[in-house]
Amino acid sequence: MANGAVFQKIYQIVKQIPKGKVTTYGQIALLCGNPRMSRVVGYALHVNPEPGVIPCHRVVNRFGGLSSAFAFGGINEQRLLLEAEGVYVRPDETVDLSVYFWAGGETE
DNA sequence: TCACTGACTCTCA
DNA sequence: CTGAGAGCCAGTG
Repeated sequence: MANGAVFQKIYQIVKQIPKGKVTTYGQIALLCGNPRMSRVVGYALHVNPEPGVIPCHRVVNRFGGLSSAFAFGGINEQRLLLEAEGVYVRPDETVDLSVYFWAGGETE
């Protein structure tokens, strides 16, 4: 039952996202080794075993749009957290990936 | 063990 | 150009 080898990897990557930066599910999936794992990435954050430790609010879809089902308290909290870190979030709950996109590896 | 679900992504009409 | 559908992987029931 799900040792969560991939999940653990996803969690580790998400925790490596520097403050004021965001990344996409597809990017995380790519870092895990499979670009098609994007769905699994979302599911991994969905279970979110350690909220507060795993900055799910820094994870968005490929368009930069925030997720609908958030584990911290709601899309509203996610937007506030991003703005608090210096990330400008549009009224549509979308961030500028051209500025805040994190490719991974380059932690602060 | 098998089948279904899912916070995504891509391609075709 | 816009909309809808199928595909993919891993985890849970």
